[in-house]
Amino acid sequence: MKKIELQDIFLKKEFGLNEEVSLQGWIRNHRKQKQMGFIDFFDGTVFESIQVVYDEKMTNFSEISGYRVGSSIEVQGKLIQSEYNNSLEIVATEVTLIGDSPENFPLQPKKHSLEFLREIAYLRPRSRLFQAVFRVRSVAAMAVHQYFQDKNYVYVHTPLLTTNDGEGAGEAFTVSALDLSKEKADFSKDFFGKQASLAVTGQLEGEAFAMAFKNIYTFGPTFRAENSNTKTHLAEFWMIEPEIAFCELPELMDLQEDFLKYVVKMITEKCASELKFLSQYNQTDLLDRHLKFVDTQIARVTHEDAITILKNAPVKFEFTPEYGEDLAKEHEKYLSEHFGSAVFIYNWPKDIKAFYMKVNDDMKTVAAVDLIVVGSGELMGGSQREARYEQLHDRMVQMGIPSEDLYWYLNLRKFGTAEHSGFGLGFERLIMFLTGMENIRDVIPFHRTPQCCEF
RNA sequence: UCCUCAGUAGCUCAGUUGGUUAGAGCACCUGACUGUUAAUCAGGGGGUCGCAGGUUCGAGUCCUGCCUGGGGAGCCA
Repeated sequence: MKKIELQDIFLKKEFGLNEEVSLQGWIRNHRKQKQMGFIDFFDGTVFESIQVVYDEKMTNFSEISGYRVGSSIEVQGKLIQSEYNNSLEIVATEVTLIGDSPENFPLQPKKHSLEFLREIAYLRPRSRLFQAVFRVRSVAAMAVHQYFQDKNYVYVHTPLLTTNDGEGAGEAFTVSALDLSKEKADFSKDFFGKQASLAVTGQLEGEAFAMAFKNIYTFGPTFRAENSNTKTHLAEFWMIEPEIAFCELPELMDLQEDFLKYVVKMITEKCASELKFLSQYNQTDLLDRHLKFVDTQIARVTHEDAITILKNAPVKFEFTPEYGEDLAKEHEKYLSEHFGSAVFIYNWPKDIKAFYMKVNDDMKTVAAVDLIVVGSGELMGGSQREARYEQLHDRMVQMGIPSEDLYWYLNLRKFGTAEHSGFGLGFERLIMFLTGMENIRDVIPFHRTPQCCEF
């Protein structure tokens, strides 16, 4: 008898009715009766589970009745269309226990809180909710690569260890090979001869490659040591950072929009079962929301116009919106709801943005753009980069960025400079948007946040 | 980092102005049941009330400190 997986039945449809099959997987639920029993069986290869029916004619009937939720089993039997509920099920000829799961197995067939599931993060992928979330995550990652590979972008692996100081993106984790339990930190004697850290961005190196391949993207882990305790921040997260040469801000926004819609569309096509379940769980029609998103043009508004809208809003904000200042969370929320689900805000005041962004002709704003999305906050942040050597150097000096250490980054403006633009997309925030999950800790397998580095 | 709420059985939760032996549902064990699907019905076992102090004749309940988690804010993607 050939060993098969549930995907052979539900996805590939390679196995037809009345065929003998053998499957290995886990018990999600088990309902016992005197003369027969029903096992909800899943093997993780598709979202769907299948019901296994066994009866007292089997020699080990009483043992099977004792198999508990969470146990791994092997099932042999015939695939049938049930006359009782009109769905596929397996009438077992043999069920054997592979790995028992004792009575205190934490994941029971009932509703658990997300907080509890986080504490058993090594078991939660077996739940239907996290089967859906992590399948979507996997397909979304593939869609990201597919989009850029179809456009012949070069996938660049930027370093995770860096001695770049002040990349303009938040606090970094120091990395050391010194035995700090014995000696005081003297980084001149450290592995790299100076203080090194985990990368907070791959953008600067990405720009070097964009100046060679024209279109590139990165997709990898990023680390920030900020003491942020929110639903949208992680200390370790995955980021996608495309960088495009000979590209200015409006064209960048076109790319961002096209890219995002491509990924969303792909999920609606490849993750129907998962979206259906997630819609039920999160009480939002995700499929409908996503299809509307794909069909609607994302609004574009300057920071100045956004402030005007906020000032005229019939709402009392805790923080008064001001020209030249950053937006508070309540402002972002209002704007994203005002414009539908998402909105590009561009031309930001230069004083609140990073050193590498191109200063506009008004000398007050930079060619930066943030995409604000309901629930996920700032989903993408991008900008046209400062391509002029003198202007970039002056900005670095003004903002206290060590230009000597970043000489190579400056030199990119010396040797065949070109206008270029890029953006960063927080992958977990994208997964939140796709799945409707409200806490970023629930869309990454094992989350790292302040005071939490479990598993 | 600040503000705020919470922590009671494996899980979800109740526990009155401080007062006898801390309860329920699910899970588990025993039994009943010919198609269940969060199966149902009867019975049973299961507790360091987050941790450490304190107040009191008496603390799950009140006070202090700490730990952990949630929500909000800030920082950011």
